[in-house]
Amino acid sequence: MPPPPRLQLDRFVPYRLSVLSNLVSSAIAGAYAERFALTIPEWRVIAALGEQPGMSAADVAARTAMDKVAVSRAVAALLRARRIVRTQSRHDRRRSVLRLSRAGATLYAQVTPDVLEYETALLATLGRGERQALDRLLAKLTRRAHELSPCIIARLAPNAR
Amino acid sequence: MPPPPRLQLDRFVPYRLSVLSNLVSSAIAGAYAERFALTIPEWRVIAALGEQPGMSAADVAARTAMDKVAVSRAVAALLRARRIVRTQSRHDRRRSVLRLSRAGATLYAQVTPDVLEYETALLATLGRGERQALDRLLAKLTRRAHELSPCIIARLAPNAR
DNA sequence: CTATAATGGTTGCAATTGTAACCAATTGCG
DNA sequence: CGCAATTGGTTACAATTGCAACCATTATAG
Repeated sequence: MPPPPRLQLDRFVPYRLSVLSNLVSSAIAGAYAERFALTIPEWRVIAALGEQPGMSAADVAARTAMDKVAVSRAVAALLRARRIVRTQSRHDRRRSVLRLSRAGATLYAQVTPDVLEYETALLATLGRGERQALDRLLAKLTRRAHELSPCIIARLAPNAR
Repeated sequence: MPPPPRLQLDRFVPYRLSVLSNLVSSAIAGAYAERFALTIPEWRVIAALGEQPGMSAADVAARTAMDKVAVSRAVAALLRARRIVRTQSRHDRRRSVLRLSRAGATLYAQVTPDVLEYETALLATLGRGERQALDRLLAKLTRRAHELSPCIIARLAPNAR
């Protein structure tokens, strides 16, 4: 019997990705959570609508890779706080049409520079070539992960409904 | 007044990292969650102890970047399931000494090949140079994120206790 | 030596989250 | 048309999680 393949956490890419992503996300959350009483899902909705106003909740979910329940709850909280406004689509009365309110736009304008600044600081130690490599690697790996995830589930849990 | 800097989610590295990491983590969780009734924190503890037996709960927390409460709960569940065993340190009666049980070691040996295989598949589209670049970028960014996170908190919430 | 601080670990409680079920509106198809 | 299937969105409930407080043990300062 061959020796079992060895798993070393520090060299295991999924683990390293997770650590990095958590570090970065929590640092960024620090840039708005306390100051503006904004949760991570709420900020994601704000960011999506700031970039592209008029989307429905489903659009936001697709855009931000959030669960639709999470979007629904974040939207409810943002409506309560009057940070977004909601109207109904003319053509499909199920679809909502979401936009930042005046207050929401102000918030967006206040938070955006900080998170961009964080990104700049994070990437500051990388050279031009490294940044390009990072961009390319993120794109490739994300595409690959999308291709792979259904396969894994199918192979390992063939009887899942 | 200069135009506000624009935030585009698809080009925003922290956001892309988060999406990628979530995709990868949930794909991997699929490799053991259902088959072995193992949660993500439990698997992390198993992986840490499989790699380096005899660590205390605090060691595991440091090693896996998990919260100590999460480790405590995962350890409790694993003890209940007899997948690990716990003894006490001779020199410091607070510290536990954790090891995989026979069953835990078997589990580890069953899951490890699958997660390694997933990693291999994920990286399969990358060339040799790209893999080196990825390794280097993960290391650099993680180090940088560690440096940065206290600063951000200090700067943006100077009155945090 | 003693008081205080720090560390390892657990528990209680509240907040967050995920899953599934659900309602309403729309689409597709016989 | 009319009925099943789909889509947008919300809600209920359970499971997970995070925070703070806590106990026991060990280290440190005076």
